[in-house]
Amino acid sequence: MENTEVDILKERADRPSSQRKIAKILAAARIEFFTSGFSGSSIEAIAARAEVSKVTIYHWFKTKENLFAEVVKAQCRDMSESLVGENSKTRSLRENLIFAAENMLNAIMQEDRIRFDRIMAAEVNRDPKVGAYFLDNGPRALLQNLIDLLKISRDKGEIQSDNLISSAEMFVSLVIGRIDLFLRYGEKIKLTTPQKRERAKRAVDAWMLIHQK
Amino acid sequence: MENTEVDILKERADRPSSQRKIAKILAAARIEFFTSGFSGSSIEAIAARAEVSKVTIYHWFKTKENLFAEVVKAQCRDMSESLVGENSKTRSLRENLIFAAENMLNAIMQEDRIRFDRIMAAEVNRDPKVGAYFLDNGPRALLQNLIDLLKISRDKGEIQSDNLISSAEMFVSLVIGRIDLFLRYGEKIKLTTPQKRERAKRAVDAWMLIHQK
DNA sequence: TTTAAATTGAACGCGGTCGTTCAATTTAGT
DNA sequence: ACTAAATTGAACGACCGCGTTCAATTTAAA
Repeated sequence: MENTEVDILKERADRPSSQRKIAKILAAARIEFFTSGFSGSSIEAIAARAEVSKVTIYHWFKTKENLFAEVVKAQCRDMSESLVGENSKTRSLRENLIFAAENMLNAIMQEDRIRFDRIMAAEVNRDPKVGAYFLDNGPRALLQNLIDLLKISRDKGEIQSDNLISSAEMFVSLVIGRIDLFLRYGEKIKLTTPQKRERAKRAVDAWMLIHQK
Repeated sequence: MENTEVDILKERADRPSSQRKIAKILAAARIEFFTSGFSGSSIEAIAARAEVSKVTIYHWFKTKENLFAEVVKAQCRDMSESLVGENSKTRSLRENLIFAAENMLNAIMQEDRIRFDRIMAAEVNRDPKVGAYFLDNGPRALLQNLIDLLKISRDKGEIQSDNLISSAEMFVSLVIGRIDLFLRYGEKIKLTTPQKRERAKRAVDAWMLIHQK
């Protein structure tokens, strides 16, 4: 997951038609890879879905592994929005936590995200770097955002915590619970917006009970 | 995951040599499947690892999918020990919860289990039944055991909970946290026995704080 | 010992996949 | 219009994998 080789290629692809095709390839590859996995997907199927010649794929992405890595990178980019929120200073901690909790619930219940979770872990055996890349840009980033948020409140004396890392992890755990597990294994869980809010509040209440002074 | 076709075949395999070979095939298949996934594994590689002819595999297991299903069934059987404990009545709730928490931590940190988690979800797309089968025999069974345990304490008035399902889920979430996620994506987390005990106690304390009367 | 089941290696058919080559065509920037 | 890059289809080579067939051998139950 290191290099920027393909990005360089993409820069050279001034032509809009090329950029359009590259985008279509990446979109098609995302669907194929996140449905059938790496070895279960074929370049020809991706080419067909992208309505593009197989040679074109090999032109822009040298190899299947490279294409896969680019898809992962793109997906990680899409997922890396802050779930905690920016304007956190104007709101109370409780409001901020509920906001973050609802965001997290929305994020993990997206079909795209579920399919991503299904496939990615399986590829760790083939290439551990994709696992580390995802962890850094996904869960670890979220945890850090939360820690930053909690630190402010602790310094203000609003909450009690001798271990912000553990506190942040507890929060995420209480919010998500086992939902992601069941989703990953095919359980059809659907929460309406009020249900998500209810769950978010329940998690925040529990967490604040643990961390009250 | 329904049938018992192969089990019937296994019963017919009176000969110890056959049983030994079937066991070796299953063991080899487990390693291959849980390392390279379904489509990434080849029957020939499994045969080689099991030191068995390819024809023998096709003799006992009609197809690759069938073999995979048998491996999953066997793994689920191995994982289905009660983590909560049987002699729960002689101990306090707190002791029981700590015991369960340590068991859970030990379980999810086994290499076998991690590899299983890496691969299984990816196969849900190919065959949703394996996902449902695992959920029923794994997480759902554990949750039910916990609920039974909690119900006793609630009826005795030791704890407060208006939703035992949610309470049990919270407990599991607090214990496991994000450990399984990081393990699945290749992070090398090692906890010594005291560290596990420390984490278990921390989770139980938090949970009991939420559920005190 | 008789006999039926189990096991083996080798080969086969069939289909699929990765990645390449090449000549021909289309595209778009200058 | 010129030109260089992009795209395409078709074919290819090399390999792999599933599942089958078959004749020959080993095993072990009765």
